[in-house]
Amino acid sequence: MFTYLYPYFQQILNTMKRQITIKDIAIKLGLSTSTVSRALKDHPDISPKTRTAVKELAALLGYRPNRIALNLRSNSTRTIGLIIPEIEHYFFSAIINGIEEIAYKNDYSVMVFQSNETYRREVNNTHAVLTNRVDGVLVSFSKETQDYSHFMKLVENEIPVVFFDRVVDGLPADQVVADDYHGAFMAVNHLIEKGCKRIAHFSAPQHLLIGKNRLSGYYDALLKHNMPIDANLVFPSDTYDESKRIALSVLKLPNRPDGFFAVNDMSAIAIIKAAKELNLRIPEDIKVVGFENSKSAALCEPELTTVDQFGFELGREACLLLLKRLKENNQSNFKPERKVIKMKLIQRKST
Amino acid sequence: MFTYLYPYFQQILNTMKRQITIKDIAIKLGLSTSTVSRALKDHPDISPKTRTAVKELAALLGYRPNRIALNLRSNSTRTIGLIIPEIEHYFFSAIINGIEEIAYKNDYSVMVFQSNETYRREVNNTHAVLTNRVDGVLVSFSKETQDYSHFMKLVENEIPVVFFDRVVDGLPADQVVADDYHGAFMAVNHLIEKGCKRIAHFSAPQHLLIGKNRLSGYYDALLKHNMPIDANLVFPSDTYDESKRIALSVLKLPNRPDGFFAVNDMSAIAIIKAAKELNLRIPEDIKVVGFENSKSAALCEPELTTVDQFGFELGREACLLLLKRLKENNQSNFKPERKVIKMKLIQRKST
DNA sequence: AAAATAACCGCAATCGGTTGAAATTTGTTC
DNA sequence: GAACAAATTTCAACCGATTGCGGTTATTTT
Repeated sequence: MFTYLYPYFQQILNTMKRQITIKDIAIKLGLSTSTVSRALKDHPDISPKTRTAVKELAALLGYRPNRIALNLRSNSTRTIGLIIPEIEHYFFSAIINGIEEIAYKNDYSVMVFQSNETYRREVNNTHAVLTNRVDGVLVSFSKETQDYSHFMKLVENEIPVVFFDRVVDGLPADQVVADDYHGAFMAVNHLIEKGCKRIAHFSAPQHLLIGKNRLSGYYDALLKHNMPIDANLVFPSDTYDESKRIALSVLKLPNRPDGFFAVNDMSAIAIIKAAKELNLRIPEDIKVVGFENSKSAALCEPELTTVDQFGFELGREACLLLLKRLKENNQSNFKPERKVIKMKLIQRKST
Repeated sequence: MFTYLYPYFQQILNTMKRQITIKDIAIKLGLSTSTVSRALKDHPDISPKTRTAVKELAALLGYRPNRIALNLRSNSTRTIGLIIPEIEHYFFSAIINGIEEIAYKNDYSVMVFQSNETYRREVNNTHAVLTNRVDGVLVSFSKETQDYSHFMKLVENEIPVVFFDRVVDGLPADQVVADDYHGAFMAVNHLIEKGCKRIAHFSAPQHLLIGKNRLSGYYDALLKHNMPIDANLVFPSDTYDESKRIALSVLKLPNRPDGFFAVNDMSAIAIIKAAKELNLRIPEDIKVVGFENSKSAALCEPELTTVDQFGFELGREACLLLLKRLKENNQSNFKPERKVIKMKLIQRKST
């Protein structure tokens, strides 16, 4: 069944050496560990002769410093913790990509913890990052989270926290957010300019800022064009199934909306699917705008007009901000910072 | 701009205490650190009185053991490293989800490293997991990787490795793979039963087993039905853009294929898009089967028939296998294990 | 009352590396 | 060749916890 690229791997496994340490080098050269340590980092006290001797032997033996020992001494791990609702969402995986990119370039490692959109697990995740002694934490709340004391524990333990995308005001931590208000405004404004007279909004939970801000953008775009505001046209729904169900009933109403602004692409696509089932034409009968610019948005039929959230950029910026905090150490007069990522309307066939 | 949920957070920040240690407790109670340590873990030597005293103070002060110190002493980190091509692919994010699930349940943490499909970065990732002293590593190769010595370094350092999805035979490590051969066979068999006479295959790189096995499945399904094999109908292409380009040219040929089996959903959807641009009807004129069962597969038009790879399951199994290896320690007579994940044909409108 | 036995607790080494201060070797000068 | 300075190297403490072993009480046995 197996044909071995490394035929004698059993031999390899038998000769496995434990990781060699600075002590091994010291003994072999008849030096002290301190000398070896200093030699390896070009300390001026060490004579060139011993320095090269140490370095050569280290290279020969394949020495690599034990990061754990360094961690213990320096009380830092060069690791950042990431607490995120669900990895499988395109938006979040794009964010992770951006985070990992920056972390990699700065020689940090990323530990990933999923909350699965539950408060309980999110609390456990904060414990996990604490016991793992990460240097800093990046967080996007779960939908359930309405109490934030578990994050305060991180702050109290001197662990810098940067919240991204799903944030609330009032926590002593930095934020990186998309310009949800403006994105929503652009989306709805676009629908109006395309001739929509009655625009519905499928919204995110209102205890999250992203929910509030997108709703505000929706309202303000209507106001700008002197259009009536109808609270009955706002439906809290941000999943595919829920949105499809709602869309199917809403589209059967006599005065059905002719425009839809959905809080994410999955909801928008659900609306499109529902419309098609009811034999409504898109964009002739109804127009739809999504929010995210996921891969599916470009693939669905008709292609979805949407607002690009630049998840990759958002992840990058969040990580950069965290690294900046890790470099400074005057937490004494900390002022939280907020970084806003600009968004862009991607116009396609659904409007 | 900010309104504070925790209005006096400046005060909180100023009173930040460094993580309290076992020593703090020992001093406060006039005990030695060893006694405190033993008390905390219910060692029989310690009297109930001091034990409860220690535990109460520990709880009061919010003591949590310093994992780094434990790591140093135990020479293990309860961390597993994950080296993966690209997080943004739905299949891989589903796998991470499965891995994290199992790791979480077993109190392990996951460090994620992306190779971005490059050999160079993958080598760097192996260095990163080494310096981070993870207990074990889960790997899916980059497309570029054809030399595997960097992984041998992990094995030599006594770090168990489990390869998943993208594997090669002959490495002294476990494997968890999808049943690519059978999945491909099912897909092509399905196309034939639906009446296709000339079936093209968009394939993965042939140095990866997934590429080879899916191609074999394709061939064997044709053979089973006594259909001719035409090497010109196999196109190495596993990205959206490349597949669209190829599909556009192939579909213009006089003897164009009437069935397509693509190595992943993105390629399959590209073929559908190309067909539509050329005003070909699906499934009447051509039929398409994908491989992955991503979210987009259910959303595209017509909905894509595809083979579900069960990424979540695959991630779970890979992680379980690694944890099993971590528990045993008789690497002396190590025999690599291979776990195969069954796949399932998901029949939809594209065939 | 002396000795044996529990019951409790502390000392010190350890994990692998860093670093200030002390000690040793080497070189220079008179 | 002694005295002193400079160059090199070692000592020992430290980071935070664990643990074998030895030590100190209190309790029981003879």
